[in-house]
Amino acid sequence: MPIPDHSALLKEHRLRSTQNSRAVLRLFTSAQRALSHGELSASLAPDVDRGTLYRILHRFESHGLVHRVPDDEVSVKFALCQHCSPQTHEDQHLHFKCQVCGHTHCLAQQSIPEISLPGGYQGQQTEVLLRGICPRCQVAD
Amino acid sequence: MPIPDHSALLKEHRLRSTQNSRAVLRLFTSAQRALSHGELSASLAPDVDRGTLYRILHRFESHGLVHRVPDDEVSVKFALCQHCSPQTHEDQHLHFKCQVCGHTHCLAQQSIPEISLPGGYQGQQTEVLLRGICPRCQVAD
DNA sequence: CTGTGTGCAAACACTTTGCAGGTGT
DNA sequence: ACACCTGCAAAGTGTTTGCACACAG
Repeated sequence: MPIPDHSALLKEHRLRSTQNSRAVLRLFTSAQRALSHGELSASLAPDVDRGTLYRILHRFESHGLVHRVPDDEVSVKFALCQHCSPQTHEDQHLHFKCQVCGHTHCLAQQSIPEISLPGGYQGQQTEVLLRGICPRCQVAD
Repeated sequence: MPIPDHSALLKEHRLRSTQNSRAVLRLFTSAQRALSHGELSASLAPDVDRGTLYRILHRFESHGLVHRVPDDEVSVKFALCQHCSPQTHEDQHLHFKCQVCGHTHCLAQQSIPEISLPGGYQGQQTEVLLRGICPRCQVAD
């Protein structure tokens, strides 16, 4: 994969290319996993204000650059959208959360199965969260 | 379904049957959906202390009476375990979150599909969150 | 009686927001 | 120039915890 042009990616999504937004985007592309506000903030502090970081994340989300990943912990996580253009927002997500290291990865390759719903329920989007142990943490056993 | 004997259910799970714990359990069984601390607290206030309610939820969770439901909002939700005994904790969950009313329901009838993981990943549990519109909110359209 | 559960209150963590000033286009 | 973005700081909301007392078994 070529080194992503963060500035161009931001512009594609109708976002301004600022020092902060590029820094946040850089963390997402290098981490390749879902990150919480706290994780991002720890990497960026004290350069980026907490409140500003929340606004950046919301902005990224509303412009289709990242999506929100439900988490069973206190805070929510965000992950870079992989197959979403600003126009066609991919709505099927598959995530793997390692019970050892706590990291959540997007598994873009796996396909999401069809699930039949009871009468009356109208499905729009399927989100799958697999829990288990990631390759790195199995080695550590 | 017979009226659940909350007191007995608590004892099965090695929990004491107190006024508070019965009240919380009553809310879960009557709501039949995932509830957040805030929702429970609103129904119980000012009878049950906030901190106590958090402890009750954690106690219920660790004793296999409720499970934690990942949510994409600020706070976490909890739902009554349906097919879990204190011994055999059922680890497959399917949830439906309505985008209109925001309620999350457990769909116990639907089966969880098998998902093949990339090499190195060891799966332990699958959680599925379907988003869409629930029967009640479709009628309201 | 003994261990568990509770209320109160303080502390901590997470998130949102108003405003004045700075920056990208 | 203008709209957008940022830092600061305050406030709002969610969560945890210590302690003394109350209650269930």
